[in-house]
Amino acid sequence: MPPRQNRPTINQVAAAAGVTKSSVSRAFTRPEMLSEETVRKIFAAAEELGYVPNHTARALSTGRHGNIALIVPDVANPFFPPLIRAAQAEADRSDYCVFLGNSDENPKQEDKLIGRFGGQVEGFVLVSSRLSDAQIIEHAGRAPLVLINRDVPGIPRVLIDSATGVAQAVAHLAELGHRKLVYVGGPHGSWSNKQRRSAVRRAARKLGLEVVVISNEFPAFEFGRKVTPSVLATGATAAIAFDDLTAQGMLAELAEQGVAVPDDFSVVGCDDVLGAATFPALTTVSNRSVEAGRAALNLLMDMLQNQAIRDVRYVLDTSLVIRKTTGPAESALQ
Amino acid sequence: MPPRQNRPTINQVAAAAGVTKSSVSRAFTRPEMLSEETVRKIFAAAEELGYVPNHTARALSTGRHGNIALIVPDVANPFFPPLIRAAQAEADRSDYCVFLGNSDENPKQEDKLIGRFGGQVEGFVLVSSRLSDAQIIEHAGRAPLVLINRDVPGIPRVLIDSATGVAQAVAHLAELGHRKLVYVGGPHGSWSNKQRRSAVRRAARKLGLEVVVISNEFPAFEFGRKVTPSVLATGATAAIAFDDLTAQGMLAELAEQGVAVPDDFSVVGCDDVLGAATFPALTTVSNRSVEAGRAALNLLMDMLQNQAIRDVRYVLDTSLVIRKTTGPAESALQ
DNA sequence: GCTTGACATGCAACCGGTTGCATTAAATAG
DNA sequence: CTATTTAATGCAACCGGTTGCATGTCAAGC
Repeated sequence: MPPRQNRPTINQVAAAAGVTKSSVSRAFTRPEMLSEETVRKIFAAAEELGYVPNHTARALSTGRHGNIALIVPDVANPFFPPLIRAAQAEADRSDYCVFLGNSDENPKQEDKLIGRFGGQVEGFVLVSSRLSDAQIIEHAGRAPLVLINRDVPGIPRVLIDSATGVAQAVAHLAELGHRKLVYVGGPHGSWSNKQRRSAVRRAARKLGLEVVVISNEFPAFEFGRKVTPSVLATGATAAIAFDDLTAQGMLAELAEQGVAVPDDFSVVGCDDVLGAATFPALTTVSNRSVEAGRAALNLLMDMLQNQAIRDVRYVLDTSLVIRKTTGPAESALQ
Repeated sequence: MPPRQNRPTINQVAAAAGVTKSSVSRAFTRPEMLSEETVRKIFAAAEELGYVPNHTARALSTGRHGNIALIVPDVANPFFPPLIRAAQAEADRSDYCVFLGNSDENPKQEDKLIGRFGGQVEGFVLVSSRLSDAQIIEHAGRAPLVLINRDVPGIPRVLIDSATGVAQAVAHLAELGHRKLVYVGGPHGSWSNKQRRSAVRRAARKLGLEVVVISNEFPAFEFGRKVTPSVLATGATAAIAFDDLTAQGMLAELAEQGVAVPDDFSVVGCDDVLGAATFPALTTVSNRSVEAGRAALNLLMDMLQNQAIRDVRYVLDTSLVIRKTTGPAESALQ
């Protein structure tokens, strides 16, 4: 095993190049201050020794770490990975490293993570944060912070407006003749959930449909299955789920129970994370998480450059993607 | 906006508590060295001022950053998120922060990321690394490093042995009467791909089946669609895909072309990332990525404790999950 | 030929902690 | 009651860079 952990320091390079460490430091940060020859000499010595500036030491004296933190409720929820990837790529373009945190839908955990990261990051992106407004405002006061899918006035935020798509979904179901539908909700603290729920209610009221709301905490396939009997028990003929995973779980349970989709019952998902991979292919609301990740990172980078914090509210709207899980109400269960 | 960035330092706490900074430092790191009363005094002062130790400064003097880096080829590939989540949770238990890197299946990018992270992490986990053995060995010499799904002797590694499951898949197809099958490959540098390919070949030889191998670089739904015509052109009656995503793409394209699965053609995936969500539900090889993530992190934590590096080769084996995309060859296309 | 700048480099303090050793006070031993 | 431990705390160097200011050099300006 080769020797480990003894990277050369600025002092060794300085000695090798016959200059002081100030010059070495400048050669790497502001070479225009030095004569070309000195810079050349220093680079040669650095190369020779395999010198790489120590990130930590630099961060300590400059206060700039070149790191940001991205916190999501659940990495394994397919909504997030594309967003994470987009954010990551964007950070990379500015030579930033990304800490990833998984809050497990838990405000305590989220707070703990922010504390752990704080002090080694220049800024935060909180996705679908489960923290209270007050907590978010407090953290935003300590470090640049951008929200995704959380609407706190004064804090820069990127919102995927699923309300537009959800309203279209309700209209679509109304057109198909459905009169009563269930909204199968998501996590309590979720802004997206509130937004979707109220969009369903609003659209339904306008169109004269009846709505029943059923809640749950951890959006996932399994929950979709468990909740299905209560959904059917309402006597509704269609359901709009908080997300595709929940919808998928419902689809599986409906199939199990011999309820045909869309003939007997219509299902609409949200976020289009499964594409056309379910059977029947899921009617759902489109998702713009990649753009959201990118936009949030740009916003954050912007804040890090000119530390003026503008009250940005960047909204991405969505639309209904009609596939095969919605059909006429005539034939549906009554 | 509240004042930003002026966190109290150890000196201010020291002044407030009427002690020196050494004592404050010790109160947080080795309180047993101090009298109970002093510790109490210091904690009170720290609490009062809202003091939090500066991670960066601490890392600089101790060399321990409390960070690790996890690098994957593609965050958005559904194989990885559960693994990431498991690794994350495990890191969390030891109060470690996780940098996430996305190499885009690109060795250059992977190398760049390792460089960027190096110096602020104590160790690396490389998942399905696309680097050369030599590069991996070099990096492993500089910092503790654990591999997942990459088999380099001398480097601690966790391997998901899909060979067992793949062999079962071939046997299953043989039993169904198939005589010729296609292996639809994955990325060139991928250990898993090599392993699966040779497992297919070996099992096929043993059972007297004919195998055609078709390759691709970026495993994904789209590729699965694109490759399907060439797969059909071989005249084979079944295919085993490098991963579920590729298989899913094939399923979509087969449906499009009116080829019935499993009546006309059988498809087997690998990694079971989609569960039963495809239609028909995909026959695939089980996946143990959660355990792999957990195991890799435990290994790494172990290496960080007692820096002895043992040559660990931890193998998790897999099995075939039979669902609905495989059927008898009799009725298949000829 | 002496002053004035501009430019290149060095000096030393600083970022915010940690830690080996020295110092002091209190406790125990002889 | 003095000698010796032992426990608690302080001192100062160190981790590896960055940066404001001082210094020195050389060329142009008058």
